[in-house]
Amino acid sequence: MPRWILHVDMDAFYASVEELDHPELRGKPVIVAGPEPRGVVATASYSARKFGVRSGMPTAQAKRLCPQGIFLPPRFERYEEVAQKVRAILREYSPVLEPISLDEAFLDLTGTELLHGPPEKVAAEIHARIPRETGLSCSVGLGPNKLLAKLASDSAKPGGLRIVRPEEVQSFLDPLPVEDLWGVGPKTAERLWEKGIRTVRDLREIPVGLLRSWFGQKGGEALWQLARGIDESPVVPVRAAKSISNEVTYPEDLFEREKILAELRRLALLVADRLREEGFLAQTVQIKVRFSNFVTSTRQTKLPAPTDHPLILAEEAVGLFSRVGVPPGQGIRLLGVGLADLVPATFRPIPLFPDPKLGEALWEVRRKFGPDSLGLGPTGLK
DNA sequence: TCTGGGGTCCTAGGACCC
DNA sequence: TCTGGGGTCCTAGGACCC
Repeated sequence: MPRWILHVDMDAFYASVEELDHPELRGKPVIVAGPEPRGVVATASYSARKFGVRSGMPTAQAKRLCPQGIFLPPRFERYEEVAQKVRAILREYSPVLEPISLDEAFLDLTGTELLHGPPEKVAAEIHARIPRETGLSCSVGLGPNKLLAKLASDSAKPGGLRIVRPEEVQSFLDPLPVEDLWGVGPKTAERLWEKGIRTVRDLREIPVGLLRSWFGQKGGEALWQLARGIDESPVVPVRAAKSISNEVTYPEDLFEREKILAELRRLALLVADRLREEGFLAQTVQIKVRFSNFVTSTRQTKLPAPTDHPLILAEEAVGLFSRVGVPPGQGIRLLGVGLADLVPATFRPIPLFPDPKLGEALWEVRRKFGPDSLGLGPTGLK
């Protein structure tokens, strides 16, 4: 059955929300960015983009390009509020809404025609309502699948509406550069360019067998389908989290082992809090370590049973660090702790540790006598 | 110019088992 | 006496997305 998928992309979202809340900033080069020395730009207003400022660029570089820029720290709670307003508008037209981030969402309009009229009309209505009701500009794309809807809204930026009908798919795609395709990042683009493939039309001429030999079975197939605008992936309203993590880049590199371990404990307790708030247990603990030279190592371990016990998670994280070889002379610029293999806490397979003192005692014993002295078995303490 | 933070998915190699 | 083949699990790294 043919589908109609809509993609909404809020223009320069964080910067636009700042301009909405501070009207005196309107039209100025507003740049929402993390602090120097190691922060990067989250969003630059179109006025700032004229100076060459882009998302992901170091804040220090943005300041050199645009010294008169108005640099603001992000206020995610506020952006979340506005995002909820936009989502509420979208939900009026279909329950099948998939938020991609605060500023982007897919909406499946297939089969909503009897209720709301033709999808083309709905797209125009949404495109008009969002600025009217939120004060913010958005770009809207409508197409037969997510890939086309997304590319359509990209081509309409900023502030436009673009509809790609099934019969227009190939003529719409063909002139686009390959790096515009979803899943073609810098590395893949580079490899394609080396082979003389620059546009989707070029890519479409390559036999699938050759693509498979270059990019592997899955990668090759994916490129072959992308070039033809084929994308069967569904709009998924609620995605269960598969992992959660907290990581920090430090303003100055860390060198002292005690400081590093203390940070790992702190980060572990932060993710553990989120784990518990969201009602999950985790069975895998991961750490991430980035050295001064930007080389990154990860280590992970699978626990005998899922848990949300902060002390267990913290000590696992600390233990993993001993398996990381820090190259001589290298400091540490980033540390991260992640939790994966999440299961809902309602299926808690073992007795809870309700008493923090028990957690303390457990931790003490493990610290003194080693990780084998006392741990978690499938049915509790062992 | 030195490169955030939060995620997802894929690959490849080794261990282990039958 | 140097000899297999498949399946699954686990780990580390990498590409990619917003």
